[in-house]
Amino acid sequence: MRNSIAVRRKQRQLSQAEVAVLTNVTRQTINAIENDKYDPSLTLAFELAACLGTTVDELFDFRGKRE
Amino acid sequence: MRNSIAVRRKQRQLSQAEVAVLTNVTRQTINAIENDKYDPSLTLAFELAACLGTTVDELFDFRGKRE
DNA sequence: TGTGAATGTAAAACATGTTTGACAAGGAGG
DNA sequence: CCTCCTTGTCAAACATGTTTTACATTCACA
Repeated sequence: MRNSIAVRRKQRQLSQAEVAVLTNVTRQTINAIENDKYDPSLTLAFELAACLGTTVDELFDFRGKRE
Repeated sequence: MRNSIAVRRKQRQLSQAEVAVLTNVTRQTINAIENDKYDPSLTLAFELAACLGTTVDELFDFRGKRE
């Protein structure tokens, strides 16, 4: 699922590694999610939203997603 | 993570089985999530919110959750 | 009574998310 | 040039979410 993590992260001048620490996951996890390798867990989604000063609904772009 | 799925589901007079069909998962999955056995995936969280006419942020009760 | 609808639960298999450790490449600045 | 920081990536192990099959309980109601 697409998201605006990279954009918002850069606006706040944070590295992937810093966001990782703030959200209690590894840098690889943040990198994978920014590059759409997989979706975060619901908990991580909430932590990311909090960390980037937004909401889950705004941070992630859910499109009915019929594949 | 706590949520208001059961309440909102009943307001709409839907059974767990009906919500399951609407969100493309099994009845057991809906039951487990309502009873806090585990958290849904981010995708399922969005589908549940859509199905129940609300948002992910309103449907789930995220509390910084330090355990 | 008894039948069907709704819910709770459980184990095994399977799918997806996360960590660990490691390596490569680009840019900024000494 | 050298070094550090940042980002991308990969494979194996591990953790969590989901399905399948199956059974038990309760409630409403014929």
